[in-house]
Amino acid sequence: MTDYPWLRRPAAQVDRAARDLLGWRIGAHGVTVRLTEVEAYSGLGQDPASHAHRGMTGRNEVMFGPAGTLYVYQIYGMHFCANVVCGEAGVAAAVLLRAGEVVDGLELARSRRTAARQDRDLAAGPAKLMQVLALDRAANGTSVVDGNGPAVLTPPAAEVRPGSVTAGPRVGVTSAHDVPWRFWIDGDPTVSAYRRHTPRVRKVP
DNA sequence: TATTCGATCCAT
DNA sequence: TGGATCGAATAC
Repeated sequence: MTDYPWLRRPAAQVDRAARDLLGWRIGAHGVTVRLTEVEAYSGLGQDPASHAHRGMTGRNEVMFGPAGTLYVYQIYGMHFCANVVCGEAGVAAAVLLRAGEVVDGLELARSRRTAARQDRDLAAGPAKLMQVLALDRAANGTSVVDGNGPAVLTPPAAEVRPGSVTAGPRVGVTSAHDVPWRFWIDGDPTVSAYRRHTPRVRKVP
């Protein structure tokens, strides 16, 4: 029986759940990735960067479901990103899976990410991670803990020491730059590059 | 119904 | 630094 410490965290501790997830391995469609970078999002009305900040919509519905569910959304019309839902059902809280190291199915991963120059780039970003695992919108709402979904989470092979984890601002968010809810394994080469959100120019009539 | 723009990635 | 590309969210 697998123990899932992050599964038991209340929504108010979604940042702790995010740290708990570092080092865990997510496997899907023949490829396994060790998580090296994650971001926490809260929907308690105090996190304007969260998709659930303004309440439930058709897109973010599964964020309000039980912990251990995947929340998959499409972005820029061509990419998919995945969150692991955390906290009590009825309260939106989730952890975005930002980056990882391919630890199994390397050849398959390379064939799915031909743009990657080095193996460390295979899953060095939330959409790259999804591409390597061959996951898309069909995975939305499925569980990573009940064994019935396309993706499965398994515990770390080696313990991630708290001292080896660093926190910083979340990537690309349009607000709440000051909230240090991005967590990564210090010095890991697969951690994605930090990009501050650049506001888009608007036409003036 | 119309318009806006994004929790990104890649080539330039 | 800009373009791809499309649907959810929001404005009208």
